[in-house]
Amino acid sequence: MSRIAVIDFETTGISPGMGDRATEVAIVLTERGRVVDRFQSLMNAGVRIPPFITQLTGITNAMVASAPPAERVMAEAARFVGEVPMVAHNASFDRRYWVAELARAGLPACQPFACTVLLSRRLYPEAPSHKLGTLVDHFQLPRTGQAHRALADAEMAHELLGRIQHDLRARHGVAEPDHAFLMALQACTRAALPKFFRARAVATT
DNA sequence: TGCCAGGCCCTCTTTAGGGCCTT
Repeated sequence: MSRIAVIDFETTGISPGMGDRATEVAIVLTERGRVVDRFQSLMNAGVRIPPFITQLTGITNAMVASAPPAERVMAEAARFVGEVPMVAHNASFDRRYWVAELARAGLPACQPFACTVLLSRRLYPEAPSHKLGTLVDHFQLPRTGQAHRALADAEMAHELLGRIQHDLRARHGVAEPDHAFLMALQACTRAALPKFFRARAVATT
């Protein structure tokens, strides 16, 4: 069963190690490229949201004040994901918050993360940039909801992942670009990509 | 109010520096 969970966090800043906390999490659960379930929740971590972040995301202190505690939301998110491998746009960022917030809830984080930034850098060096919104516009992918809200960004990352998997099949003859393949691809240097595809691709003609 | 990190990647590199990407 080829399941992938696409995750996005909204947070109070860029560094959980410096005290920043998550304010919202969204997860789009996919199976063979199709959305089969969604999880989304604001969370109250008991910290103030800087005005810049409210301006960026639209998430206010009042909104998180009435949200469930972060530990409860993360426990629900962990149950929702289970052992399904994950994908995020700039996964090193979301993975740090996934690990940090689960640790605060006393829960392990064992899921592997693939990254659509790394993958798009490998596959689309001609793209004007590798920001999520820019890639969505570049490929004319659908937008749903407000950018910089967790569910809308997770949906966009899912659409980008679908485009990546489509191109791997159509352009590179990869029969099944599953999560394990994505992890191998993102670990490959650009210079080694031709050899990588020759070794792994399955002819589709 | 403004600032912070970390990993990746490129090059005018490798005994380094700076840009990208996330909030």
